[in-house]
Amino acid sequence: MKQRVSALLREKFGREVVLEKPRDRSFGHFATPIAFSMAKELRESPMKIAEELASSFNESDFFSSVDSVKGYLNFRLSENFLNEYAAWALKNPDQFAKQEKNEKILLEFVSANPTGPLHIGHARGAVYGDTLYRLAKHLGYDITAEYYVNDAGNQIDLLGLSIQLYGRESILKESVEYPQSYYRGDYLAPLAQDAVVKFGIEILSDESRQKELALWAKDGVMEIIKKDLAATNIFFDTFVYESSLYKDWDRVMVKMGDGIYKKEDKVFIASSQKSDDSDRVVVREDGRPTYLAGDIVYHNQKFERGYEHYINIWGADHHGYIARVKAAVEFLGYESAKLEVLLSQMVSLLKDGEPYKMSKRAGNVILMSDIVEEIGADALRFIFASKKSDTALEFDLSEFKKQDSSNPIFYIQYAHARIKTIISKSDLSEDEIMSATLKNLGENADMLMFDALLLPEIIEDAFSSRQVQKLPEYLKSLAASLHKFYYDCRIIGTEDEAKLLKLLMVVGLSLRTGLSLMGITAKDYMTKEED
RNA sequence: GCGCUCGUAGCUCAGCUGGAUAGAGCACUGGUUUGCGGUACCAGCGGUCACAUGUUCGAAUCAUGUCGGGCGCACCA
Repeated sequence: MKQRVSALLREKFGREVVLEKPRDRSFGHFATPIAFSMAKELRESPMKIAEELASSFNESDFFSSVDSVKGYLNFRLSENFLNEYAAWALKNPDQFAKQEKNEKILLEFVSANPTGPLHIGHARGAVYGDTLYRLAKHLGYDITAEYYVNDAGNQIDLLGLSIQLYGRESILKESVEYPQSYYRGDYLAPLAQDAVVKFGIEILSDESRQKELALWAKDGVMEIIKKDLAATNIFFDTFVYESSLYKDWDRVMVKMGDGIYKKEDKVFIASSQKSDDSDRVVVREDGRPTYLAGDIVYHNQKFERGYEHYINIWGADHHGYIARVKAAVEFLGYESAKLEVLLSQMVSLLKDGEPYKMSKRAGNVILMSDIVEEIGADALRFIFASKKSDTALEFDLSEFKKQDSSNPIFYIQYAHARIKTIISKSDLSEDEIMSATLKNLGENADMLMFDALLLPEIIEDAFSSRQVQKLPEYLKSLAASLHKFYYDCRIIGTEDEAKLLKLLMVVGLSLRTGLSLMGITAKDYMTKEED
């Protein structure tokens, strides 16, 4: 809709035209301050230019009016156009707001180490990534969701150690001295028990078998992680294992050319030649690769697979790492501009105004699964999708347990349920409703319909700006318009019943489509929960 | 110290590719249909958009600086 207006104006004026929402809805559907920018070159007052521009529009199928107000141009779309667009959307709900972008994108996110269940910080990145993924799919991108499994390196040994410690204490009843770093939490219990069944009791005490134990256990941990994700409606297309990549290391080193050098028996990447502060070690004296080495082979593999664009979602504490990986990508002979790194910031939780307590049981972190259990997957997704991902966030769980308009997810669901209910109450058949014409609706209904038809623009904007919070913002305001309209305007039993119901169907379609892009299923009726 | 980032209502946050009177929810105060789900709606209260300078017809938005918060600056992952 906006694209069409924009294209039409670009052709008419021969320049890009900024379109925005009018200050006051009664002004029209779209507005542009174009007269201000033309004022300077034409040496005329903006008001006069706007008036001349406004009068240069004839009556067209597209605009019913074009007015100038204080230098702004305000456009009103014709009823013909809106009616046809709405009718098309209702007939083709699966096509509504879709596009065919086709670009091949690789989206890597979560990629938490396979050493324990996901915590609340992972959840934010997970929701952000999955929402981008859903938006991209809807826009027709050929996008792949990928999880990189760090199953090599120290953290794997640490997992083995942690299972042994847990088993020695709880199964062998030894008194165990805990080192400074190890993993803890209830999830170790079944791993320790299964390990005993599979390997025998001696696996718990034999330090030389830590790695063997961990390499077996990591698959179990990955199952836990996948379960956490699935409970929030998040699924991946591909999993890439770090351990499977090192066979390519020699070849990748050669490919890096001058980007790599040896010094004091260590291998460095000359990342300071690019935008990094200093060169980094990639292979230690004893031959063990560093964390960066894994990412170099991984990114080489990504680029060899041939995508047009790469998006990584990382925790914000890794931001200093971006320059190194980009340097490596360039040494490998690829355009680092194709690699886009998005950051997901920390989350602090409150409950009833107090900091949320981390439980010993969980290993002194806040588990994603605990929060899902407490407020539900829908609310969790909604919260994380409604805030800019790259700024720190603090929120109170208790707000999302309420069953009223202060809980945005509830508010939107209720709007959708109201639409469903009223349509089922009407005596009119679906054919009668669908054959109504959406014209002469009056100001309020007209604006409601326009709002509902804005979804395609919102989706496109939310994805291309990577600002997914634009979608929940939109859904909240559409729900508010619906509730207000419902309150102000009686529908059943009036002359306009058919066309008003049709209008509500359009709103319902937008709400439902928008929610599904957030991984949330729209409800057809609400049930009151008792505390 | 260097780098990244944030600072908007009492609280949690939108708005930031410059545009008309800076928004929402919570909290607080008051109100609402002889009717479709009051799980809703409306109104009031509340702001030096951290501060300063600059660019511009126009700055919460861009630039520079200052102050304040967070994060990072490993041969850890």
